[in-house]
This record gives sequence, C-alpha cells and structure tokens, in this order.
Amino acid sequence: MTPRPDVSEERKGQILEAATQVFARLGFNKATMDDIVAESGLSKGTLYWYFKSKDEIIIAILDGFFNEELGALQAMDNLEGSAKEILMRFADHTAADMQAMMPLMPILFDFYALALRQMEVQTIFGDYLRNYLDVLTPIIQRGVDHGEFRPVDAQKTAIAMAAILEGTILLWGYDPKIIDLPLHMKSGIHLLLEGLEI
Amino acid sequence: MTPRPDVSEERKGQILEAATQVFARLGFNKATMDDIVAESGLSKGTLYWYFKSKDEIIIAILDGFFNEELGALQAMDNLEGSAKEILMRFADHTAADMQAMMPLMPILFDFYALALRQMEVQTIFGDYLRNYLDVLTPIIQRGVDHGEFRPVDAQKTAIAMAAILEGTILLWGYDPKIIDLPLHMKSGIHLLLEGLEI
DNA sequence: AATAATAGACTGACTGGTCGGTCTATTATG
DNA sequence: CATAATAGACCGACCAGTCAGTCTATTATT
Repeated sequence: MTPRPDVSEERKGQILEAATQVFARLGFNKATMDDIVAESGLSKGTLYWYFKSKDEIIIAILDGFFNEELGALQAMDNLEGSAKEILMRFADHTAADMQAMMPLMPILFDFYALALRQMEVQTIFGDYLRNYLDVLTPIIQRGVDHGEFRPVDAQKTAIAMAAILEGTILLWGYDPKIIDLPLHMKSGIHLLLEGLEI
Repeated sequence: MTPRPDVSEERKGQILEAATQVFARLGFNKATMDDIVAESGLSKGTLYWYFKSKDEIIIAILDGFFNEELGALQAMDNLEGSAKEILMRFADHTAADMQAMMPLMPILFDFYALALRQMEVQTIFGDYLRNYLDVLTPIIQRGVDHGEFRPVDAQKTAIAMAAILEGTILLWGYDPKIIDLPLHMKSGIHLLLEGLEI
C-alpha cells in the first residue's frame, strides 16, 4: 500500500517553515514560490505536490498560528484564583509569548490586511475573536458578581482588554523603539484591571 | 512658459482620490495602475506625468492620511476642562470620525503591513505615534498632578489609550459584526479613564 | 534471492499571462 | 510656434502554476 515511508507530514512542515521565514522577510506579495523553493531546499514540483497554490500555503500558516493561540486560551478555563489574578496572569503570559513571536509579526500584519478582503481569512479571525471573548467575558462577569469589580459591562470590558493586547502589537509596529511590546502589554492590562477594582 | 492653465493640483487630487478607491477595493498589490487609470478617467501617460511610480502614489496617500490626523491632534492642545473631560471628548471625537473612515480601513491595514518593511512608511508611523503621545501624556500627567487621577505613569497610560483606540480598529477588522467601532472605542476609553479616578 | 511491478515522491524547464513603466504621437493654449 | 499636457500602444521582466518524465523504497512473484 505504501511502497515508501510516508513523509508527507514532514514535508508539509518543512514547506510551511520555509514559507514562514520567507514571508516574514519579504511579505506575502514580494515573496515568490521560487524563494520558498530555495529556502526549503525542495523543488517547485514538490511544493505543488503538497499545496495546490500559494494561497493554500498562506492559509495553512494562518491556521497554524490560531490553533496554537487557541490552545493557550483553552488552558485559561481551568485556572484558579480571583478574576483579577486570572486575568493578570493571562496578560503576563500573553506578553511573555510575544518575545518569541516578534520575528513573525510581519506575517501577522500581512494577515490583518488580508482579513478585510478574503472571506476565508476574515472567518478565521472572527472565530478567534469570538473564542477569545467567550473565555474572557465570563471571568470578568464573575468578578463583577462576586463584588470584586465595579459593575461594568463584562463583554465591553473583554473587548477593551483584547483591544489593549492587539493594539499594543500595532503600536509596536509603528515604532519598536518607543513601544516595549511585553512591558506595555502588561502595563496596559494592569491599568485597566486596577481601575475595575472597587 | 505656461501654455496651458496649471491644473496639476486638481489632477493630483483626482489621481489620489481614484487610487484611494481602487486600493481600498483591491489592496495595494492586486490593484494595477490600469485600474487607477480607469477609475480616474485619465490616461496612463497622465498618471506618470504627475507621479513617478505606484509607490509614490501610495506614499502620497499615506501622507494625506496622517496630515489630516495630525490636524485633529493639534486642535486638542487648546481644549479646556478637567483632564478626564478633555480625554473623553477626544475619544468621542475620534470615535465619531471612524464612521467616515470605515470605507478606507482596508488601506490602513495595508499600511500596517508596509510599515514593518518599508523604512519610509515606518518613519511616518513612528512620527505620528510620537506626536500622539506628546499630546496625550501631558494631559494625563496634569490629571495626576491635580489629584484628579491616581498616581499612574502618564506615558504608559497614554500608550494604553492609544492601544485601545488602535486595537479596537483591529478587532473591528477581525469581525465588523461583533465590534461596533465607534461604540467600543468609546466604551474602552471610558472604562480606562473611569478607572483612573481616585 | 533475484527480478519485476507499483506508486508515491520528486524534478526543473517551460508557458501563459500580468503589470509597472516607457515611448511616441497628438492636442490645447499662451 | 513652443511647450505643457494627454493619450494609449507597447515592452519586457517577472512569476504562479504545469507537465512529462525520473527516481526509489517497498512488495509481489518466481
């Protein structure tokens, strides 16, 4: 049935890793399939053996990104402590993750641009946002119900938190010299949360 | 010396307006010069008579965006009232402006992606951020000094405010059905500012 | 053990179309 | 007539995607 060991998962990983590097360096548009071929050490035919098109590679990378993020989100559900403690720890954790992700940020920005024009990309982003809010909102609501926070609108507060996290990334893109990505992510969330306490 | 009335300002405006429409619809990369030619009702020769390249058109549009924004910023310097009042009014004003800007958001997202790879674009964004913080930070500092706000770090707070504004735009890009751009901009800033009060 | 058959994996030259930019001819105006 | 302005045909570099063919690990057959 399989006259040769199945290397397709390995190859796909190899291609996606190479493509990620190239895209980070050049952007989706300037990067050519031949660049990815060179970076991967494979041939053009092999790239097209595993992925139907350049777009399919881009989407695969996006999926990978968000699946990782979702894992981190799910893990938050089981945390113990006061609402403020949980949210603070979440922010700190997110901020810490940024260090590793910084070299890949250019790709994220390319995705932002795509999101407004490609339904498929828009859908992935939308699903992620919904997940995000579904996790954060109940935690904030609990904080309100327990009298830990003043009586704010939990959903709007969750959106404000998300905006601070995402917005700090944007500002960092504006000028990495002014914005210290992990530091300002943390300080922003802390400011908001401290202001919620009664 | 001027065998014909000088229409160059009018033409440039005409070209930039057409280019803005096309870029918003298709993005910088998919949009072709011929698309802009068609949209403007002019000819390719005329486009290149007024702009040396596609990139020059893109940069001109970016300059236009930020010059408008800067004007709005400068106007804030002369406002009267408590720090909280000024900042609230600023947020409300910014939020209100969003309605008009929403059709052009795709272009903004394209600029985000460019900012990380084009020095010239990065510089413009960085200058804007610096201006932004230079206006907001003293207002917040005054609020702290007058005992209106708790003793927060004014710069970090200004960055958090900017992050909320920019981040809300991003989230809106994730899914316009979930995020009400003006509403959530306002509620985010209000949450933060109410939390600053002593 | 030797050989044949199989099919997944892989190659890279090639193609068809695209698009930024150029060039030359023409028009309108002082 | 001089020249700024306009038009649009044209060029050629570039690139996503194709395809006809090769290679090789494994299995089936003798």
